[in-house]
Order: sequence, then C-alpha cells, then structure tokens
Amino acid sequence: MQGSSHDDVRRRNLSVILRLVHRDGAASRSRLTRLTGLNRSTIAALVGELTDLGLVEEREPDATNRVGRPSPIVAVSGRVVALAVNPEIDAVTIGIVGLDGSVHRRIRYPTERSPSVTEAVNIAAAVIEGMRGELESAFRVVGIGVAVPGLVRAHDGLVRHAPHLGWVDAPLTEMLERATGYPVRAANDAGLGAMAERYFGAGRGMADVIYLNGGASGIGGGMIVGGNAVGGVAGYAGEFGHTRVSASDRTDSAGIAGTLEAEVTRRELLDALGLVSADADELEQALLASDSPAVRAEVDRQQGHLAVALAGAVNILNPQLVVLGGFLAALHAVDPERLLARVSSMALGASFGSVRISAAELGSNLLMIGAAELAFERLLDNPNGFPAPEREYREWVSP
Amino acid sequence: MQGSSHDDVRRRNLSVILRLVHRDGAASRSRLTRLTGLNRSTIAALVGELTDLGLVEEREPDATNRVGRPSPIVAVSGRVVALAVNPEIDAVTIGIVGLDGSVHRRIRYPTERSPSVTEAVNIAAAVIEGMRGELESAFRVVGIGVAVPGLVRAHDGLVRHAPHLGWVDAPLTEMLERATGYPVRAANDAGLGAMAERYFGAGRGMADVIYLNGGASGIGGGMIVGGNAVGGVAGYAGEFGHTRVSASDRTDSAGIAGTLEAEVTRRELLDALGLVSADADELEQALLASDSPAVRAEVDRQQGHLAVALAGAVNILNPQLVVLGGFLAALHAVDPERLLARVSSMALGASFGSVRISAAELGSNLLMIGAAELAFERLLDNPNGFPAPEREYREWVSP
DNA sequence: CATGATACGTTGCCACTCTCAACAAATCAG
DNA sequence: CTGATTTGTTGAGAGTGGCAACGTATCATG
Repeated sequence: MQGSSHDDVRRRNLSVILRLVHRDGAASRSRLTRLTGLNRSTIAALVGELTDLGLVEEREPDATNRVGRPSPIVAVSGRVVALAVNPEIDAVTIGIVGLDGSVHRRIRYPTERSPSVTEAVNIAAAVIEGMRGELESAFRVVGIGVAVPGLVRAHDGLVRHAPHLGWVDAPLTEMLERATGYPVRAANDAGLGAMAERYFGAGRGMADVIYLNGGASGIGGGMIVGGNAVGGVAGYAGEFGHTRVSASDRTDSAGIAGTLEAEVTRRELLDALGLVSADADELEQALLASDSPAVRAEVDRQQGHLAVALAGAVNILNPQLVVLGGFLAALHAVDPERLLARVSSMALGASFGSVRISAAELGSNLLMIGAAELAFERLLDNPNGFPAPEREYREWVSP
Repeated sequence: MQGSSHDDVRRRNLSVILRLVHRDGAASRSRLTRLTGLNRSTIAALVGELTDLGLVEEREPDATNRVGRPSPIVAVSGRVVALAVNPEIDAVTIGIVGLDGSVHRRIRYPTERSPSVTEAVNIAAAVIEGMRGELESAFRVVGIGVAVPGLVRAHDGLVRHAPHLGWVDAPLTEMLERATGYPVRAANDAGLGAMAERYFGAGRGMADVIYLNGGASGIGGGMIVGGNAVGGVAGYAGEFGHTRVSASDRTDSAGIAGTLEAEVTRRELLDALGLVSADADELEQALLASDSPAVRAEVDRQQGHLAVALAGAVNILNPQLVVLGGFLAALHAVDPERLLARVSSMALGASFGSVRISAAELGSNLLMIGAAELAFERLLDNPNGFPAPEREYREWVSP
C-alpha cells in the first residue's frame, strides 16, 4: 500500500484528463471541469501541461447556442500513436493506431504456415522498419502492444503457451523490443478484445463486461470487473472455452472433455453449411440465409452449449453486458431470443435481469485497438513520463 | 473519473495507514515508513492525527536487539468496534468485533422458525439495546454490518431475494438503522466470507481469491479479483452454487438442473452417515472416521461435482487460492489429493499451476469478521469522517 | 563506563498543487 | 447597446508532503 504525495496528485490528474479525452473523445474544458470536479484554473494548468507534452491540442470552441463564453475543445493529438501486432495461425497483422482510437494503417502479412516466434518477430520488425520513415516524420510512437492468442504471463509478457501457434515460453516482448527499439507489452488477445469493446465498442462506459470470442482455433474470453480488466494472479484469466458444458467426452485443444470449446466449433458450422472457409461475416450471412434442417440442428446444439457457459458466467460475475465476437456472434444473430431464453432458464433471475447480450461492434479493428490500448496504458498512467521526442531539443545539446 | 486535490492526498494517506494497522496488525512507525514510502515526518503527522481521532494508539517500542532509536508501535484502538449481524434459518447472531479483528462478543439468538425481516430486525435491535450500556461506556461503535444469506443489492443494501429465509425485497438496512440509530450496511454472506478469509484468514495478503461455502441450505461464494471484492453490476456476483456441473435433472433451490448446489448437498452426506444433524466440524470428523463404502461413494460423487465447478472457476479467474468453507471443507479434508487431481484434470495447466486449495481458517467467527469489515470500510476509507464522540467535547459547548 | 555508530523522532523551512476570488472576455437575449 | 451568463485568466492563499539538520535512544566496542 503506497502513500501518495503532491507529485501523485498531479500525475493522477493529468492521467484522468488524458484518459477522458482518449476514451470519450474530444471535450471542452468546461466539460472536463464538470467531469473531474476540479477547479477551472486547475484544468487550465493541466491541459496546458498536456499540450506542452504534445499529447493534446486545443482548438476553437464549437458553435453552441448557449450563453456564456465558449470553452475551447481539448482533443488528443493526432500524432501520438501506438503500434499493434497480432500474430495468428496464418498471418501477422501490424497496425498503426492513434491515441484517438483511429486505425491509421493495418497491414496483414500472410504466412504459409503458423509462424514461429522468431518469424513473427521478424515479420513485425520488418514491417515496422518499412514504416519507420512515416512513423518518425508524421507520428510519435509510444510503444508496441501485442495481442497473443494464448496465455501470456502478466508481469513480463512471456508467452507461456499459445497452443495454436505452437509457442511455449516464448520471450516475445523481449525479442520484439530488441528488434524494434520500441517498448513492447503483450497480453492475451481475448482479454484485449474485452478491453477494446469496453472502452470503444458495445460496452462503452460499463464496469462489468464479459467478452467471449469464437475463432478458427477455439474460444477465448476476457472480463472487465468493477471497471478493471481481470488478469488473475498470473494473467491467465478468461479461459471460458474450457468450461464444462456437457457430459460428452469430446475434448478440446487442452484435452479436457465436454467443454465449450469442444462442443461449439466454427468448423462444424462450416461443415453443416457445406463451406470450406468463410470469415465471420460470411459465416453469419450463410447461417441466416440457410433453411437446412441440419444447419438449424447444429446451430441449435451449439447455441445450447453456449447458453450453459453464458448462464454460468452471468451467475458468477453478474455482468452488465456479455459481448460475443467471432462466430459466437453468429450463433447469437441466428436467433437472439432463443439464446436469451435458454440463458434465462439457467441463470438466476436477479443477475439475468440486469444483463444484456450483444454482438461485438469493433469487427476487424478489435485486436488492433485492444493491443494499442496496452501500449497506451503506460502513457495514460503517467502522461509526463514520456518526454516530448528528443529531436526537438537536439539543438540545445552541446556538441 | 474524479480528479484529486490535497484533501484527497491526506485522506488517502490516513486511510492507507489505518488499513495497514487494521489488516496486518500493530506496526512500528518505521515499518509504516517503509511500507508506505512516505517520509518519517509525514508518518509522524498522520499517526498523530489518527491518535487524535481516537482510532490508533501508540505504545512503547518493543525490545528489538538492533541498533538505533527504537520506533514506537502503532496499534489500532481497542475501543473502536463494529456490530455484526447474521440472520439465518434458525437463529440471528449478533457480535461485537474490534477494529483489531478480535471478536469481543458473539450472541446467538435461536429462533423456532426462520425469522421474518421484522423479527430479525427486532431481535438484533433488542440484543444491541441490551448491550448498549457496555457499548457506550467501553466502546465506540462505527456502525453495523449485516451478512445476509441471499442476494443483496449493492448500492442500497436492499435484500432482493433470500430464498432460505423467504425474504423478498426487504429493506433490511433501513429498518435496522431506524431501530438502532447506527449506520447499517448489508451484503451477501459468502462475499463477506471471501473478504474475511482474504484479509484475516487463509488468503491473507492475496489479491485473487475464490471462496466457496457449503451451508445447510445451499452453496454460495465470493471472489476477490485484483485485490477487490467482486460485486458485479448489482451486487449479485459469486453464485457458484448455480453453476452447471452435470447433465442430471436434479434441481437446486432456484429450480436450475444439474448445478453444484443440486448435486453437492450437506443433507446427503448426513444421510449417508446416518446422522440427523451435525455442525461443520462434527460432519468432517464423521466423514474422516467412516469407512463405510456408501459414505465413500457419496463423498466421491460430490467431490467429483465440486471438482468440475472448481476447475471452471480456476480456468476463468486464475486465482491464487480457493478457500472452501462449511461442509465443502469436509469434502476437501477427506481426500485433498484426489480433489486436487480431479481439478487438475479439468483445469488448464498454467492456471492450475499457481492455485492452492485450502480450507477456511476463521471458522465460526468468519461472518462476524466479514460483516464487521463492511461497517469498518467507511471508516477505513475516510478516517477523519468519523469525528471523535461528542461526549468528550460536551463541556466546551456553550449552554 | 565512555565513545562511536546507527536508526529514528522532531522541528522548521520549502516546493508543489489545488482552490478561491476578482476580473476579463465571449456569447446570447432583448 | 445593455445585462445576464458562462468561462478563461490571474494572483494570492492554504494545505500537503519532502527534506535537512538536529536531538535522542539503543547497541557494539574497548
């Protein structure tokens, strides 16, 4: 338990303001005054400091039709960005994401086979090297965030086990840091998805959100509890895919029987539809369009298992929102009422009464935004821990 | 998102120090200096203020065999107490709990039948009235905490649904406040048990703890995630008892089939043993002593279902510790290795690797301590929001 | 038993941050 | 144009923790 001093007050207040304009978008100074409860003059000083740090910019007041002196608008600087990296089975995706949440660039680098750690790092580093000119002239990079489809140890970003990539105890962050020179942080992809949906998607402003994602290789999840992302002791929390939902002996990727991931699979939906491959949107469209009894039956079977897992999660966590991503969104879209009714039959009334179930909103940018948020976090926690880039001061340095 | 000012700094620092001596016991000033990172002179001022507030007392330094000037010991005042109330099916228990965690008094008032809200409030108020002389002379009461076996709405303490007591939407806190004059807060009993075990029992100092309690009337639970008690949106989180663990159609108290609470019951253990009733300790002793195959089989069956629920919780929350209370502790004690092995077979290796499963430590004082903690929380959050009792200043008031 | 080393409490001064009040500026209503 | 309203700006003020110097209590050493 740490005590605090006036330095902490300043840091915290800078942090609060930067977070507000980062997450809720541009805001007038007077709005910031109301939201933070701080004095006008304090807000002026804080915004001034953030401006000097190059993190926010003030622009002319919007034309409001209200009396009183107009208040200037504070917005995040467009130059501040983070790099997002997402290694997958068949590609490594790299993105440039602005502090304002905009995805400036997204480059998907396909690989013939699942990349090794070294390959993934090399690809990411090469793509980033290619963008370096652009990055150094037009942007200010605060760091790199990596969304990993696997278990990532919280305190050092070691990839303990990424089954679908075949990685075990991979020192990903260290390697990427050395290869690029940028500070790197890594976390589980679904956890980052939860965070992204919570701040910028379907769960905006909510404090208790569960996110479940259905991917080609399995089911992952993340939670926001009491406003904070849940990591657990070591950072492995959120593995909803391995929850027991049936008595069958079908096993999942971890060899556990009767789990959500064993019963609810993308592959079986595609098979029922007679498709070889399809992205999440195509799969959803195909399911909605199909009237085959076999497809219906398969959807119904999977939806039943999903409902067990959701009801369990609702009972245990009493969330405000459950967000479904990937092909799980399709299982929801096909018959939302039926899914809801099934969850209802297995959840406690009190908890079920306050929960909503909805599809993810951020689509293909989800993991870019989530991973970037990881990199932004250090900046948001301590805005003046990142001095403005050296080059602006270079001329002052004695030769 | 609130900004902070210097008042908040002081409040926070007072709060941090009072929490430290409340939870970890008496500490020397120099230890507080190390733990908080604050300056010696600041600690002196803060401890002085807490002393003036009558919340802590300083005593002569302990005899240490080390060089240097000895540092005085700061301990919580023995006079500061909270009242704990726990209505149950067959009794209402009232306790006096010190800020130092000691249970000064515990009075169990048995009832012939399950008490109504009014009866419970009347009993509690009467017992408290009986103690009032003692309370007002020897103690300083900060408030009342109530541990309710049911769902309690977080923001106002309304008892939404306490199935075993038959209470629905009971304004318990309001009634007890009016009847006693003390400020009252209420929460779910298992959640408070989790908190108590976390601060004063098996989970001391841990940030990620799950607590599951087996009672006569069902199974409840609570969680500490990232150091904070989990309530969910409305305060209903922690209902592990209604998690699906089997495909059977045995239903629980909420009418849901195949749940932990439906499969794992105290009643069936007692029946297998041929006992009519037994408290948690007696049940455990009887189970350990029995070599009947029928008993073994029933224990084995229940342990298997418990393992499913525990593995699910471990996968989702990646806790550091799972604490089992009530008769669930007995299911653990009978064969800890087997329970562990079964959980292991259904949990992810990474998460299982960092978890320990153990029995609750606090025994019959658990809910007293948990409920009192609820009342202490306001004091701990804002130590100088509770002025010293009026009587000491009465002579200064002009007539 | 005297001396020095060590650790810690105490004191007074300083730097920092937020608040507040007074004033200035920018808008709307009439 | 005038008044009301809202907000930025400025300078003074209060409260906080940090710090350095000094005082004090213990142990170790001879």
